[in-house]
Amino acid sequence: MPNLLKKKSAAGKLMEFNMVRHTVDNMYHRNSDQGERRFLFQGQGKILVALYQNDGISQKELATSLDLSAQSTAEFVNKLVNKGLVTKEKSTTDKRVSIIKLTKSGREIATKESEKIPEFFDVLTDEELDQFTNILTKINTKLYDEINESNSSLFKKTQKIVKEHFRDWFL
Amino acid sequence: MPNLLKKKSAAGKLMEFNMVRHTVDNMYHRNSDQGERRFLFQGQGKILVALYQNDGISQKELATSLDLSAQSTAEFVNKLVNKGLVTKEKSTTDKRVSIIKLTKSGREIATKESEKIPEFFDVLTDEELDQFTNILTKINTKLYDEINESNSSLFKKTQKIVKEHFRDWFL
DNA sequence: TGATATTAATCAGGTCACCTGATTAACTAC
DNA sequence: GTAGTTAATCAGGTGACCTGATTAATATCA
Repeated sequence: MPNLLKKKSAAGKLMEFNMVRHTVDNMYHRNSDQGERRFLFQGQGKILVALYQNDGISQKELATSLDLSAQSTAEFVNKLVNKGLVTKEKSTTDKRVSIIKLTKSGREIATKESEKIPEFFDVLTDEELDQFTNILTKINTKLYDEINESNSSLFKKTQKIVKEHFRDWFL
Repeated sequence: MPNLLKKKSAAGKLMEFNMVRHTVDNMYHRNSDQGERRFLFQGQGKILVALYQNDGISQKELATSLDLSAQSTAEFVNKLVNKGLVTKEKSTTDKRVSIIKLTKSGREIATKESEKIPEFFDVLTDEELDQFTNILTKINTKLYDEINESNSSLFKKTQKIVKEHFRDWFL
């Protein structure tokens, strides 16, 4: 068990990081209407990035793999259709299902968003980047354990989506 | 400028961390109705924690220091009043202003929430905790610079709130 | 085969964190 | 004392979610 004070400093720094980053996100969010960093993990962005990794799947599959309700998924998909970023068409083999595909501009946005590397990493040295990566690997493992203990099917979904989502990032 | 691949790994790990943590948060959020980790940075929780550091201030001061609109602030405060966590009373010296105070149970919740250290730090060694703290210090500095460049009054507010918020964490 | 599930999607309606715009009541300044 | 400010409120809106009820299409089994 690590030193409590060190733990406290680290926890404080992480909270501070979250707060400050949140502030920066909102700044971008308010000043322009592009460039949101939480984009990838929520709502419409989540859908777009999932399609970027796996295009032309059904709305149901989207919902399942993103652990969203069917209704929320429908809502986000419809918003994206209205924005011209995805298309929705009925499957011919099973008329209940809708197949969702990225349009060209949807793909462009997804590409841009999912390849963004935050600038703040520029202030770190190679050694620090390695340390950071190692530390987060350990923390993430712990978090996966937590998920697995409380809900193993959610655990599997999370692993799957992370695997797909990040396959270009860790090589 | 650090190595691009290392930067990419670090960025990927951070994204993964955010996703997984988000998943864990939602898990807690759905299974019980306590114990949300984002609590401290959003909505009603933000208000509570701000009051914990600085009780009995006006609604306007709350809004300013948290960089929230007056309307949002009013909304959160009213919700907290309904839950019995804060009180709102008209100032006697200036009848326009409302003074907001924590109730006993509001203070209890704020205390509990703002002293929480995430369990996942237990998997790190003392050395790793130091590394993590150092790295985040550098990153945070960079983020502050970004804020400062684009909006220096927001920068000041952010620094102030961080200072108050975290005065017990970094000693 | 036809009645009975089950499934994919939708509609209606709700919560929470925000926001902008318009309005009111109280205070300040000239 | 009339003309600004200011603190707060009301009304209404968005985005990310959710639950419950309903519909239409497919699957299943007697």
